[in-house]
Amino acid sequence: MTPRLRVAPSPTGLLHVGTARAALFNWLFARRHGGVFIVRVDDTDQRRSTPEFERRILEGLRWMGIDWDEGVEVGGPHGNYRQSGRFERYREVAGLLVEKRAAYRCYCSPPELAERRKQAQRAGRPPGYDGRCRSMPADEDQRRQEAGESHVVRFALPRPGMTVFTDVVRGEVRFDHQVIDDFVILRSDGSPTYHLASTVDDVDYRITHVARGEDILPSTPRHIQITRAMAAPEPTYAHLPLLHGQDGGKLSKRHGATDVGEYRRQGFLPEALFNYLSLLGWSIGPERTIFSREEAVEDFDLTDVSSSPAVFDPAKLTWMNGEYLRNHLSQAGFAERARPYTEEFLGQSLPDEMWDGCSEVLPLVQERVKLLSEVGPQLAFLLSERIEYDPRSWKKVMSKPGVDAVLTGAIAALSRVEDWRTESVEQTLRDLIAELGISAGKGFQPVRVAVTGSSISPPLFESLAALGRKKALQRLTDARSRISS
RNA sequence: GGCCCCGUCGUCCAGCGGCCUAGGACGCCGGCCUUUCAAGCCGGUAACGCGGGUUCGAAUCCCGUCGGGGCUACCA
Repeated sequence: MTPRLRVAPSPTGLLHVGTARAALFNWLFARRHGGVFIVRVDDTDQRRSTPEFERRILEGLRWMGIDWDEGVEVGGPHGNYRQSGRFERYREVAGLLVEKRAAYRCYCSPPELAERRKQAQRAGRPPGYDGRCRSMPADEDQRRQEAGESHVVRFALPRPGMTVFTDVVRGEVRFDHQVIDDFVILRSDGSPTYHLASTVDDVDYRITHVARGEDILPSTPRHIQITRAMAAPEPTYAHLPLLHGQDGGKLSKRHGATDVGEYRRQGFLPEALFNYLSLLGWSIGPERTIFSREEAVEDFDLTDVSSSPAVFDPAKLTWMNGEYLRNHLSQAGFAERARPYTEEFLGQSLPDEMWDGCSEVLPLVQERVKLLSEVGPQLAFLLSERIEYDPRSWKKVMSKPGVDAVLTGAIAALSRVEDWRTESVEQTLRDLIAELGISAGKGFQPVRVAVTGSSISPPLFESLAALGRKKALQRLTDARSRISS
């Protein structure tokens, strides 16, 4: 049987890295086993769902290199793959379940429920629904329904009972029905709850493997019971370990960026995020950290997924991104990816000839950045007419004695250079410090700050060469006059 | 509180009864290289939560305990 997997984000927020990781594992499994990967949008919560969130979630998935064979936007045999378009179907199933007495109408009002919950808690009983309407005589139910009384539909969990299933990552798991109440499947406004909609979709779409976060492990017996009541085959479940923040809690905004788009904006490569996320709860094998999508597909299996939670570590992601930037991207590839970030930083689009003017220093920048967003700041001295002096650099380097002489010497020497190239500039400046009898550090740092505005920059001679003689001399002159004033 | 899940360096992962005086990666610390910053190279730091079993032998199996997390809605 062809495996069919899905990820079902709710468009009530941006693409969370936890959702992205779940999507990734489902995708990897589907690709590994020649299965079908589906993206479905769980938008039953119409209050909080928006098309904009949906758009950005799908964009994020695509950006990460996760594609889908069936689902929202790409289509397939099951409509538009949005739950909002299937309410009739959910109501139909709920009706069927009521007919089979696997579900029942409940007329208890929210205030009543709240009151009874409070009482139960005080008395030390479980706070869930007490099942009052489950035993309502048929004629009363009919009368109240016909009278148009507000009601929900609850699932009638088999009692006494127990749901036992084998989770791929956790082994056998069992839940006694005593601790699960008769949960709502259809709200009073006729909309389905997550439990119903998700289960019906998994059944209708013939999902074979449900891999999702461990946070819904306690809901799984409900889904299994609905599935059984529908007389449908049960999918295999795999509950993925949760992603935690540094403080050990479920990963959330307070731990920093949680949405994939934010990582994109910060200049992470999708390949790096993909690689990093796949390593959270899974391993491709001993001694391997960096690997391609294809290699992951070749090796992945849900049975190898670990069952303990993983802390999301931005520092390691950042390291890995640097690794990808310098070792897994050609110079041209790097230039192409860096350009939009650089333009964003400068607040303007760059003419080709200007961007091409960076071609010599760009490879040097490539080996020293960890994020694409760092490229702009490193290149600003080349791309902006005016430079801004970093105050700390200025103070550290330019306020030292002898700087004036160095700059004066550099101006004089460099203005005599006819053939303005990296090598000639280097030779000239090396001759200069020899002549002045000063160290490289003492001689080169003032020139660096004068020309780039910062004590941290790409290599000096290449930078000077790329800047051009005229601009270089101009900046040295400007800096010198700034010192004396 | 109840139910469920989890427990190897600070973090991610390897280990699935002897190959472990526990391995790799990130981080951190030190050194080399060096015009800055990186990168690179070399070295170091650091863990099987605890207590009982089972076994000739346990990080690996069992039980307990402690600790962490999740769920406990007409959210998903």
